[in-house]
This record gives sequence, C-alpha cells and structure tokens, in this order.
Amino acid sequence: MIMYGGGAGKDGGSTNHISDGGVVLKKGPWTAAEDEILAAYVRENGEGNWNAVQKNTGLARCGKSCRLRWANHLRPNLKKGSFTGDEERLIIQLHAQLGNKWARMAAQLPGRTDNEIKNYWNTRLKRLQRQGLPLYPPDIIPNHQLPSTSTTSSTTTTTTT
DNA sequence: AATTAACCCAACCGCCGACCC
DNA sequence: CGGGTCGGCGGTTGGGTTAAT
Repeated sequence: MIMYGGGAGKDGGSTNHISDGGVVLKKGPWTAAEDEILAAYVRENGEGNWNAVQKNTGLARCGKSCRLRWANHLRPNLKKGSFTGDEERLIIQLHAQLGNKWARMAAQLPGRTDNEIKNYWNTRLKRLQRQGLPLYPPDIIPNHQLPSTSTTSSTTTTTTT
C-alpha cells in the first residue's frame, strides 16, 4: 500500500507558504488524472497563479508542484527523447559560459527544460569525472569559472536569435 | 542465474528575489 | 517601511531500469 502523505502528514509541502484550507496536499508521482486537471486548468487560465490551481480545481497539489509538473511534462511543444548532438554541444557551450544556470540554458533550448538539462549535465559530469575526462572539449573555454580578472562581467545576455 | 554498479528520470526541498498589500 | 505570499531556481534525493561481471 502506498500512501503519499495521504494521511496525517500535514506538513508535506515543507516550505509551504500559506496554510491550505484544511486540504492535505499530495506529493509523489503524478497520475494521469491529476495531469489532466492541471493541463485543463492551464488551458483555460494560462500559466501562473499556480496556487489558484489547487484553490479552483481542488487538485491536492501545491502550486510549486503544479508549476514543476507543467513545466517539465505537460507543457506543449516539449521535446521528448534524448538530446541531439547539436543540443549536447549547445549545452556544453552554454554551461561553459553561464555555469549552472539551467533556466537560462533551457531558454536557449526550445522544448527542453531546466530539469532535463540539469539531469543531463549532472550525469555527464559524473561520467566524465569517472573517466578522468575534461568537462569541456578543447575547443570550448569556460568563462564562468575564470578568476576574478575582470569583475565587470557581462550580465546582459544578448539573446541573439 | 544472481548480484552489483551505473544511469536516467522524476519529483521534492529549501532558499532567494520580486511583488503586492 | 515592513510583512507576507508567490514564483522560480538550483541542488539533492529516491526509485526504477539496464548492463556488466
């Protein structure tokens, strides 16, 4: 029997901001039914107001959980499957420039999420370290880990394209 | 055929910053 | 000006699956 906080676990959401109206928020894997409720709500109301999802649909999920689910799995145009060689190279380049700025990196990879990129990178990082290989290919020079030679770094991410 | 290690994916947690009241 | 809430980000953990020994 699996019971995801479906009992007395009131504090499930840990850093839950506000108190729910006595509703016990659920956690753990999402079900297809929950996905549909969330997807339908977003279709009607758009993204944002994630806490409103729980308030208006009665879905026993906190706003944070809804946002994450939507962003990583329900959002349309999500690219599924493995990263292409082109995407991999782009990720490496972006990481060399931005560091662990997964959200920014995801913005450069249409259909990909920060979580996916983060998972990919972490796995690759471990693998490369195990094999004693460099994180970046020789033709890529990371900018984010340069010593404090020039403090006035660029914060403006000129997103061309 | 069984056991162990590694890999990948999904989700949660806590923290931070922005925004609104 | 201060307090509170929400949204978002990055880090970390857990579970399941697959491959190798």
